[in-house]
Amino acid sequence: MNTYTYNKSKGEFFLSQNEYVFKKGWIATMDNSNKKDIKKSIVTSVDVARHAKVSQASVSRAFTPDSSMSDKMRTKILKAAHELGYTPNAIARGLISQKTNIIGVVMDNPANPFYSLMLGEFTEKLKESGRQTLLFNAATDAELEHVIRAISGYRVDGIILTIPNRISEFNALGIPLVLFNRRDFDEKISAVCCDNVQSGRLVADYVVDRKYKEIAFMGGLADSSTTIDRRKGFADGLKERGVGKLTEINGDYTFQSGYDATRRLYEKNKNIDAIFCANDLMAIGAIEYIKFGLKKRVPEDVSVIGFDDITEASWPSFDLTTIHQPIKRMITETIRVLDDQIKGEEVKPTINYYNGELVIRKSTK
Amino acid sequence: MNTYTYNKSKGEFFLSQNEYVFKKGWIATMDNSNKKDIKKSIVTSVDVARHAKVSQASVSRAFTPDSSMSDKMRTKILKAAHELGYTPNAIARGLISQKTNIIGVVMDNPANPFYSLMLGEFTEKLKESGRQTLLFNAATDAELEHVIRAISGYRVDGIILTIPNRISEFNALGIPLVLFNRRDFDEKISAVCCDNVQSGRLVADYVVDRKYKEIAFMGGLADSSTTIDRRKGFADGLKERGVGKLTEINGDYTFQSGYDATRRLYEKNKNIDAIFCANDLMAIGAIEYIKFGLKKRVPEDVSVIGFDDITEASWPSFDLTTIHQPIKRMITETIRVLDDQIKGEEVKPTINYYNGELVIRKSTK
DNA sequence: TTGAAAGCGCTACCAA
DNA sequence: TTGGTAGCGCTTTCAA
Repeated sequence: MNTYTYNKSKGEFFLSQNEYVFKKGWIATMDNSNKKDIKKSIVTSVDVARHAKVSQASVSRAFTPDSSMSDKMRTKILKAAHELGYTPNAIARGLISQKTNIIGVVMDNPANPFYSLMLGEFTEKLKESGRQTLLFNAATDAELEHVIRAISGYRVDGIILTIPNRISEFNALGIPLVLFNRRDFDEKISAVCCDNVQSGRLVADYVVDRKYKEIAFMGGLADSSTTIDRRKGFADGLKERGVGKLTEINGDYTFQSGYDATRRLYEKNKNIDAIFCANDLMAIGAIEYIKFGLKKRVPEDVSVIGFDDITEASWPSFDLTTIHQPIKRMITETIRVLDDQIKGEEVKPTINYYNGELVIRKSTK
Repeated sequence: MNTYTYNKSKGEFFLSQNEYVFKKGWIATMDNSNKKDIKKSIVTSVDVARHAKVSQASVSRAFTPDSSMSDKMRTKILKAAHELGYTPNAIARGLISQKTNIIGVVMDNPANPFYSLMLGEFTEKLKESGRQTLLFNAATDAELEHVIRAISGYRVDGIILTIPNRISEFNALGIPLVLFNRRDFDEKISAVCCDNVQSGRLVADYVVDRKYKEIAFMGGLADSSTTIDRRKGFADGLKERGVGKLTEINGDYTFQSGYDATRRLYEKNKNIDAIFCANDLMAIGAIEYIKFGLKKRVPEDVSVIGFDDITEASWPSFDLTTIHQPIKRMITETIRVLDDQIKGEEVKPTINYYNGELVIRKSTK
């Protein structure tokens, strides 16, 4: 069943797949599969093989779906594995098969509810195909440097990027890569995102229909594709409908920045009666400043529109009119695109746009 | 520098650490380190060794901190590695060194802001010591079954659990384990959590001082340690101060459950004028129902107190009086306790309690 | 200080 | 269908 090698210098015998060392006298007991001999706390496939009296290769096969082996054999092995509490070592498996079943997810702001929702959904969805999420946070450039090395070191099967910086460096890793809720300006990298231009236009039409007089746009980080595209759709849409004037201000996608930017916005123009914010968190910040800082009413005095449709948007205190992103479909698509790349052939980069949908609530009149 | 083996059956030479196969005629070109020979897209330490004309073992050493080698050698190797774009394979490293530098984090509700904040902080903190976060979501028992197998398969160096179920099964894995914001009722497993009993008493004292008449407690999942302990501290504290009557209701820690539970609470007792909720999300749900469902005022008609001090708690619309958990210190401590276990010797399980702190805002009068 | 070689626990190939 | 065996890319002795 197994072959043994005699090591002269140590006066010991080795199992051919060298796991246990048997002093000469022990050989007789080996075929009894004496459990006392097994002292290692971590059970390997060799342990299971010995216990079930089969080859190690068969143990491996028993844990490989779709591998052909007799039912009797598989049953025997799984029983032995269960008795010893064996779980295949995914690290060793990853090394030999060049496939770790780990997907790296890179985020810059885990506190943003939109991204934490996304992260949960990704983890859930990846689990369905037996894969795990390795999480990386990176806000600063120095952190990104580190993340790039780390994610490459772990030989992840694919990367999902939700950050706007250094995208090309991630791409240079040669690892399957999809941008989520972002797009590469050169369109050289696959991306799945909401059609921000179309969504911006949707808001423009709505705002013009409602006959607001003084309109404002609050962007997030000025050079992020989401802000650029949402602004573009909004401004273009307004212009086409004959509205030329647009007051602009920028935040950084956080609640606090939305709150503060609203103050600055009203210093610029105190007659603003409608604000379109590049995300919900800033929109909620805006509502809070309008109510508690300016002591004005929403929507009677000012209408506020957000983007994302996070859970908090539907809380009664805000009841935020916003653009809903079809996040579940976007995530399914992201994983599909990633899997196409993982499967192999050179896939040409595509950007998949999903239409945003205007959800009208009570923050607009 | 390197030794070669001649394989008779194939008529080929092998490098001693068999990476490249050289047909007989190629040997002459090898010492020129002709880059054209290197066709593999993934660079290994053997590639770097050949490029720098050193042994593979030295390459490994060059990437091992604190290993002794000449500066000249290390410089040469790192330069070669840089030229080839080499990153050590963390999977192979993990296999041989039995240390993956991966910490598994298991959560049940990634949408809860308290846990997403926690996750971000953990990932950040672990990064400082060169470790990664492998994320697992598990709400149902079937999912937990899967998580236990997966987390064990990846041979994570340690596990941080934030879920209340099946704790002992995780412990049976024999992997360093710390509970965060939970405790094992048998106290057989190390845990780091807020002193929920003390915090509950803090709220009890506050509530009695403020002379509320009809007091309520809203728990989360009834058998979770957090709900049990927070309730105990609160109820005991009230009793000691001579308040015997306490109306109780349960949610499940979500916003919606807090909203709904408040309706049921007022069906039970329509004179409630103070509610202590087992977490902020339910407290915010309660405030929303009180304002928009009951059309009462907070805090004039009803005072609401939460637990966690999530970001949303300080938003002006809620301005929630709540118990602040020292989350950063708790996370640092969790990793320290985990590292003690990882370092080796049998550590006896300890539960580290951190005092909660009452943050008084405007949701109480 | 450096190099040779063993082997971590698996998968996959080949032979039986 | 089953078993033997060669590595995956590293770390870690041991020798030089």
